[in-house]
Amino acid sequence: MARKPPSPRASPKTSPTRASATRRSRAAPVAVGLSRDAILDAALAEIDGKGLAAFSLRGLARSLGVNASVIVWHIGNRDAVVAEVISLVLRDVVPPRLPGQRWQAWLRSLFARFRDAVRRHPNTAPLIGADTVSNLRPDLALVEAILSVLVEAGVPDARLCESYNAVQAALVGFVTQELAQMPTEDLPSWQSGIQANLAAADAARYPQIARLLPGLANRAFILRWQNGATAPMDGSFELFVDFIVAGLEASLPGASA
Amino acid sequence: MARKPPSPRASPKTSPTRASATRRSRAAPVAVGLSRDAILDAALAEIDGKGLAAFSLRGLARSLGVNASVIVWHIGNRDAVVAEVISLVLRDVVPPRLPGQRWQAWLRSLFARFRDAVRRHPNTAPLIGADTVSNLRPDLALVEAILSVLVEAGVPDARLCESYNAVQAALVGFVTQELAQMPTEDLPSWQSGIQANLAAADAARYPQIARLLPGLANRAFILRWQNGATAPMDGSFELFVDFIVAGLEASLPGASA
DNA sequence: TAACAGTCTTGAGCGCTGCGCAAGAGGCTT
DNA sequence: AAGCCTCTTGCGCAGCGCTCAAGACTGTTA
Repeated sequence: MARKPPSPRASPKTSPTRASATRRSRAAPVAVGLSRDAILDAALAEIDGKGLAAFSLRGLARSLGVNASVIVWHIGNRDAVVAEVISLVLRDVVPPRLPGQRWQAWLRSLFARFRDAVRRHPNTAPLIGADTVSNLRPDLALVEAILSVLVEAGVPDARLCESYNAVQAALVGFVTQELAQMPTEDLPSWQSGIQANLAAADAARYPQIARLLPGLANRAFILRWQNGATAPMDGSFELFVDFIVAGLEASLPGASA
Repeated sequence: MARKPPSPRASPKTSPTRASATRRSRAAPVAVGLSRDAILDAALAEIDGKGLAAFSLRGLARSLGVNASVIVWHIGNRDAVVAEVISLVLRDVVPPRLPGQRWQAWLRSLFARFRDAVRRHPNTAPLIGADTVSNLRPDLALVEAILSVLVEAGVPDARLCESYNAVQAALVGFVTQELAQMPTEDLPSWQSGIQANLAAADAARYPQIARLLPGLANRAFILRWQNGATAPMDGSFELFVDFIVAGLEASLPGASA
């Protein structure tokens, strides 16, 4: 029954030759000197490179020149690896609160930073959006930041939970959609199929689609054949954030409506 | 090289005894008389019952008392099965346009119906939110309906694409989040871990969380240990839809702001 | 110095998966 | 009677996550 390694503490990480073990961390691994962080970095690299579906513990071990069991020993489950990877991706998404910055500006910067972070590793998007597993070690700092900015904006306590949820859903929702996974196989044929289907759309049944097709093709959510990794939807994102901010403002007690 | 069966056309579906083959559909299967629709219904039932991760072609075949290859023959890939299942889930989400109904009311009913549809099969939520695969046979009717209602609302053509994308992202985003998958194993220990972590949150670092905890616990997005299937977030959803509608209204040319 | 306990790594192996391929059973057309 | 088409079975491959027993090497203790 191998005991788990010290979770938060990192191991040597240096080269296979024995490293002067800092602290009383039980020092130099036998052969490879693998560290938790090195594994997670490699895992993220693998996911970035091969996609989530093709990511496997064995493949990761192969890329590290190591037996697969060592990953399990260091980190745990495949799910655990993935969870750690996404908490790596989302590190430092919470922007600092600049002095004199209005709450709207801070919210906008949060949205932007979150989107940027995920766009840097688009293949992790489905995890972030669709798995609560991402809450393995929940990021209370993010929650606190959103809450306090909402309080400052004037959202009454009675509606704080709902407002927070709306902001959070918006934060994650758009990016998840924008970076939704394309089919892994037959990609070119799938893409041309979409385009053909679109070009052949019945102008009588779908007049607006037909009329606006040039402006919508590969730019609108069901009418596209590339995801946000290669065809970003910057304008739509900005408008979406505008909607959320406007909605928040309109919901404040002082609002006219 | 088995040819694919006639894709859009359904097979007998009746009992194993030969069915009077309507049309010139090549009639009565040899042994089981399996039909495309029966397979998809069973697939949805399996996903509903066992979750997405535990869903397998072999398991589905087992539940149908059939060899796994027959599923591949009838429908195709595992991905194809899943794609068909979600188009089954999302059948009829587009509400009819009632006479005299304002565009805001129609939009709200679309949001509500979409959420209801997914809530009926919460395990499919991650697919709908995170995979463009759902666009296997894209639902142009939904697109057209949203577009036309936006046109009617007065959104100028130049901003139609962005507005549509914002609506679509909101439509799918919230529900995906609300119904995000919980970890498949260790669920009780994970749940109690969350609660413990929450109860032990540092009130100095996270004053708002500490102050509002009773109202947020298991109700707010990162602070919950059940998903929307068992702990629905009705109020938050309504507010979220309010935000989107308010944002749309504020973005119209005639708006004061 | 010798024995031990702890840390990290390897390898074999179990049961599962998606999927392709060859074979067949039975009805329909010719 | 021959042949084709539709549907189904079974087998087998390669890969997966994960467990378990064993080893190599370390630092600590006797």
